[in-house]
Amino acid sequence: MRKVDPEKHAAKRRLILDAAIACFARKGFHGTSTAEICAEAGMSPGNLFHYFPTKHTIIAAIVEEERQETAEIFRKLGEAEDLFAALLGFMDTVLELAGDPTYSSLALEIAAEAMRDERIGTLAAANDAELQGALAALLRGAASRNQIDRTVDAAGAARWIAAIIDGIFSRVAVDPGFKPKDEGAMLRLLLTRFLRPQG
Amino acid sequence: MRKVDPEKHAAKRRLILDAAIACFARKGFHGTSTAEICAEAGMSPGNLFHYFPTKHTIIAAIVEEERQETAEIFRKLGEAEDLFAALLGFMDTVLELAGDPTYSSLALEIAAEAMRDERIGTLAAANDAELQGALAALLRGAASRNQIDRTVDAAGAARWIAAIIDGIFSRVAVDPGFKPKDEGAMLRLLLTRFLRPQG
DNA sequence: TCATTATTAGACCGAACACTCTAATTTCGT
DNA sequence: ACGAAATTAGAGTGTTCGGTCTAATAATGA
Repeated sequence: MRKVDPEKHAAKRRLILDAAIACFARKGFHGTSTAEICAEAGMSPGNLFHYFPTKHTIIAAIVEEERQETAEIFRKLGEAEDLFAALLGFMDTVLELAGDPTYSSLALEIAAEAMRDERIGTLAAANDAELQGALAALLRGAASRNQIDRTVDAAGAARWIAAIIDGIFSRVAVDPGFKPKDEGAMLRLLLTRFLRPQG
Repeated sequence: MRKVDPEKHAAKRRLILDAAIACFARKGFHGTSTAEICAEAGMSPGNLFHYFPTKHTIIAAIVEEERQETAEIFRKLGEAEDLFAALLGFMDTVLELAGDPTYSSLALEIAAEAMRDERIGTLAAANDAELQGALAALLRGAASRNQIDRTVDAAGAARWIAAIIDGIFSRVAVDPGFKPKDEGAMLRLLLTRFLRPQG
């Protein structure tokens, strides 16, 4: 009786996912063929479809992976002392991610696909809810320590910070002069003025 | 000798463009077939391709049309007395546009396509440059009248306002709880705190 | 070793794609 | 009314798509 080796199986899936991410970032979900993913991953279609039954499940797996990554980032953030500084730190990592065109492309692609495909839309909404929840918790903590303005609604502000994050990824696509690395100062100014306790 | 009637010609093009916009918003540029556009416009492929030689030219025409629309909005805005109020008014119309899912879909689709297709990327960058230029001019005017903080760099702030605009359209895709109509107050708060003269 | 199951390759499939072609019809200056 | 140009229809083109199938090979427990 042979059994599946879960480690090898997972490694193969990751290989396919990485290949797919590279292709999708270059050409979009509907612009890349499964054959291209096969070529990038160095395997035959028979092999690829052994690990993912349809192209859609590959896309869904990528969106799901995205969620785990942001959750991971927040896990490290919650323990900070100055929670407003933690927020600014998080936004710095967002700018760093935006510096990677693959990541920006993928973020935009997912948002666009969310409007077309309800299944992806649901996944993306779940990711976003998690992000907003984490941001709101951070803001509530900061407010209770008087690190930010207590009169601002945390959930509402979290929503707009999420909008700014989305906006950063769109910038990369549409504004060739936008260099994420150079924008940290202005972003901090914006957030500080928006959130700091009003004198 | 018969000549082309430019009015009829333009009307036919607009009919096709409107049909294409409806399809693209539903299924994306690469997800809709030319046959679908034909069906939506109620014409044969022979007819459609008489007016647009390729699918790509249809997409490009739509992006170009987008530019003219934003230019038109700004034309009405420049004459205002209170330029910061004019900016807030512009952002209200953005929220209004974001309430139309067709418009939001299209905006996201264009951004995503800009990362993939260099020709669309160039067009989108031109649109964005025009938007940022108009915003920066507005901000400079407001600064010179002390309606906003004079120490903030106009071009830099314009870039981040553009990011927020992009973010609004992404919100619609990814956050089912985001109702553009209800977000005016928080957006005004954000912009006011960011830009108003610091005491 | 051997039976069994996991894994792999790649030829292959029907459907759908963007677009072309030919021919018919409409339009309008004369 | 006539003829040339503009417009239209829709069947047809070669290609590419996502995905299947068959069969060969590799790995493992007994």
